[in-house]
Amino acid sequence: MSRPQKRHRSHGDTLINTRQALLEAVLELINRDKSFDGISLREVTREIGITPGAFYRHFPDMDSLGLELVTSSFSTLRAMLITVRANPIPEELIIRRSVETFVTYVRAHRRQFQFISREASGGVAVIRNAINAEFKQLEVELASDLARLVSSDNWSEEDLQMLASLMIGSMIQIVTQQLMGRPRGEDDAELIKKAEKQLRLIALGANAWHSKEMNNDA
Amino acid sequence: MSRPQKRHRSHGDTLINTRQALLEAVLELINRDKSFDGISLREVTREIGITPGAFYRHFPDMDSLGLELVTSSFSTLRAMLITVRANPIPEELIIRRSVETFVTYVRAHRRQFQFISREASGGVAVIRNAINAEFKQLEVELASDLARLVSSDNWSEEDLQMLASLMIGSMIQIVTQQLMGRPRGEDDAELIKKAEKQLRLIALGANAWHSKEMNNDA
DNA sequence: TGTACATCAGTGAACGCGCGTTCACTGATGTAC
DNA sequence: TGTACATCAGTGAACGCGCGTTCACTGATGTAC
Repeated sequence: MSRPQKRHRSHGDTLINTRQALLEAVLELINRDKSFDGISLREVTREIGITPGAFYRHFPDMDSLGLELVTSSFSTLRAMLITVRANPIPEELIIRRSVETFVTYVRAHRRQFQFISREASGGVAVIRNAINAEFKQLEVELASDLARLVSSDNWSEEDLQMLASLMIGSMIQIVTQQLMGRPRGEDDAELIKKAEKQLRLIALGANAWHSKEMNNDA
Repeated sequence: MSRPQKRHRSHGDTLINTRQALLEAVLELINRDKSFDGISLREVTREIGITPGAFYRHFPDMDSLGLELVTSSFSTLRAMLITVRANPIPEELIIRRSVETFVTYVRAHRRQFQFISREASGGVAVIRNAINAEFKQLEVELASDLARLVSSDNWSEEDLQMLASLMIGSMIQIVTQQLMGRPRGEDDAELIKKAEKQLRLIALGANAWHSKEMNNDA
């Protein structure tokens, strides 16, 4: 029986980063079917083996930790989108390549995306709002990308936003489905196929849209 | 100072239905920015002024109460959809009428829908799964409705499901946005317009779909 | 190279509080006669 | 109409437990000389 090892560490210790461990502990607990609202500070510290009080050396409260998770999750996602936009793709393959990249990203950052999906409509207002602001921003960026792809003089700013919102919304929906319920008998490959089909159908709709001058008849 | 009134009530008392009050108390707490996961049994009983122990006269635990909320919320929604289908509408107005009915329903049952939106990806697996099974069922029903509207020999079963899923998914997305974040400067009227536009764009896409024989090339 | 000191992440004990669950009880109402 | 009894929703006290937060402390590391 060895004496229980004291874990005192000093500033400058980078081998084990407690702050990072706290963030990841929350993702782990989310992954084990908790909502952020239902995770206690003590659970988080227990998860990484420090005393509850030590939490306050890193964050003033749980909400701050949550907000940092939002920021870091979206910055990873943004990094991916920049990569996608960087190397131009033949038009025909845009949808397929985008969906593939997206799915690959989600797989690699599964727990971050689980957090985002769950808390986008979760019970903690400050986090929910932060997530939705990030999504809104993604839509704005996609809309300006789309302006270059469609015959843009037929599209109003508003309609481009609507289109971007529809595209991103559909993808969120599918990813959420992939991460959460895991409906019987529906595996990843089927979801990818479904995502591609939905985007292709939307693209067809977008092609027909401008020619009908439907922008202002509502 | 009157003596605090005892609240003992007997069987057969229907003037105040405690069971119903418990269900509504949870919706009220959800409306006040809690997730189901973060609502305590004591909070619920406190909300309607009974002692904690009395809860067990009505439900064995919180999860059972939650599952009943899922069932009752969706049965209200189903009732609405049956009404929509009952009186046939000129094809041109299908989308507008449907969106209007939908929005009216959501306004009238705001808190039920808030519960569904939040817990569809929430932290309580048994409730999350129940909700997603209900959504899946709605998609199946819509798909069979759509089969009658589209030139159906060009549509595979799978693609009809995909289309139904896209339509319902978009509407969920928009309603969730309406109920949750309430993004700056975006009011109900704008969301209705957006919902209509998205459905019309999807309808345009659906029209173009069959003619391109895209069903099986993925 | 050695020593004195500053820094600060983590400890461990303590606090008051709200939690879920149990249980013997009360008392209003419904029912049988 | 009156009485005895059954039913059962709600009471209130109790239990052990995990919670968030505080605080004086420890001890490993970094820095100045």
